Amino acid sequence: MTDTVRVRFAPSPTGRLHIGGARTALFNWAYARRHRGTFLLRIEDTDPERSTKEYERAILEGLRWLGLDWDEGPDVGGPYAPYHQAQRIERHRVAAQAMLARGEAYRCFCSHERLDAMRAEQEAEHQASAYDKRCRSIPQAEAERRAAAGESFVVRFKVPEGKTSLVDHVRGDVTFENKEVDDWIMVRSDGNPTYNFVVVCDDVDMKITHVFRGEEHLINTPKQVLLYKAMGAKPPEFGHLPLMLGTDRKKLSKRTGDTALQDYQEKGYPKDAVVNFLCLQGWALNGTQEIFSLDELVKHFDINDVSKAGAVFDIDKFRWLAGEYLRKEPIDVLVDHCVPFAIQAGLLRADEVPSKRAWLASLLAAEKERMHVYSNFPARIAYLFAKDDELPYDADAEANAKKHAGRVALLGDFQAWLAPKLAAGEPSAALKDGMKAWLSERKAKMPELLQPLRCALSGRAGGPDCFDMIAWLGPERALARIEHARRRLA
RNA sequence: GGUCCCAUCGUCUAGCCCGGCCUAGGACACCAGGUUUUCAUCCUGGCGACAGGGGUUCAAAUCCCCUUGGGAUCACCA
Repeated sequence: MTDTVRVRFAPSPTGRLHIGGARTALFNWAYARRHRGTFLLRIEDTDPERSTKEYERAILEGLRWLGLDWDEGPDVGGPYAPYHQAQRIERHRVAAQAMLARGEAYRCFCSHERLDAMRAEQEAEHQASAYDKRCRSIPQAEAERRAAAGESFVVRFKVPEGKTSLVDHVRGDVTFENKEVDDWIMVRSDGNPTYNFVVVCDDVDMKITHVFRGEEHLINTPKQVLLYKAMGAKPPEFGHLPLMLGTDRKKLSKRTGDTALQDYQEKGYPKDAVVNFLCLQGWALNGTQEIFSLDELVKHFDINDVSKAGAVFDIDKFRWLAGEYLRKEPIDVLVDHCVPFAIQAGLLRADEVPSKRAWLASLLAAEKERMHVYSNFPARIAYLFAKDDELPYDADAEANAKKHAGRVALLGDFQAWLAPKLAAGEPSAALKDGMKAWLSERKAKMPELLQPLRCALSGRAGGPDCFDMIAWLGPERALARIEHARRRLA
């Protein structure tokens, strides 16, 4: 056949999609698209205890959310179906039998007790724990007899002499001494094959040409390369991606932050920001352009340019990037993205959204400057929903207001000036101009009025333009808040 | 501890493969100014790194070696 690129992402549905897994998927996908190859998805559900359909569905949804699509997979099918590993188990059994028959593997009857004792001893002597190969010497006929008699056994891979090298596109080629590679278990005593075995069987069957995965798999790779050879198959090329690290510089874990893609989705990170950020962890477009699209990734992605060193998950940069993307969204789209969070916070009911859409758009147009993620929205606008006489005043807002000695009188005069204009429906821009003229007539500076006013309207030290807030509140509530402030700021 | 991997600003990185253009570039964060009614956005500036030591070379962040430091992994889990 041809040497068309075929890459895969093979998640295990035993939990939510890890953010590092999402990046692995992204890089595999980008590589396939860049080389006009095939990207496929395979579900590694061979652990029936922990695998669930719910996780599987969530993982697929997560990938779709990011904008990744696959040419072959569990839901779309393909020429190498099935794409659920558990459904391929017969093939694995056949392959294991063939290996046994060819003498590339052997039955091991050692008990857990013996293995545990051996491990303990090796550990005490500061050696790597590895099987001592005792059962290698059992003649095949005897092994078959004992197996037939019902004796429990596992199938181990017979690691040959020599050394094993692999082509790694991110690290440069890596070599291992075979004597350091354990005679690992291919098939468990219950007859089920193990990961290192099935992953190779399936990759061979699915004609995978390149395997890009996390660095934690690097040490497994010689086992797999040796297996390819024993099966008479050509090993794929590899690329072991740098780990994503927590602030403790260890493999990203829940201890130092959110690890699931879904966590960021639920927190309202724009998905394009997530993709962009994931790209930046271990790869760079050109070293100067930080913000770029999936298209640009595909256009420029090169596995050889992926960094070797682990990348600390930089949440500050992620937040910044999220804000950049959020601000670029068309306002209608932004409303759709933010409204669910306002509903969830109890600020709005879903049924009143259509009638308030223009109002919400106006809020967002002003507030987006202060937001990074969609979930910031409710906290930004909560003051609008407070009772006018119970609006909480932040300490710094109140302090700013109270810096001005004439605040109560000025607020009163302003209220009297404002009320008729509001009643007449004067637009915000005109009110603002009028206010400036009014203030200069009385030889008052803007902050003298606006700081107390801001506190009166929002209870906060910072925020949008005061006249925007008046418009959002409406004449009645705005004036009520000023009225209350004259008492509360006295 | 064995094996394997890694090492440029606090963080993400460009440069390294194909030594000179590097008085090491960009971004986030931080600090200082400017803009703003305030906050934010935005603009300007600042701080800030080639882990250490040996080589090779006219010349090393770039090549080689050692040391140190960090990480991954050592399951009948994937």
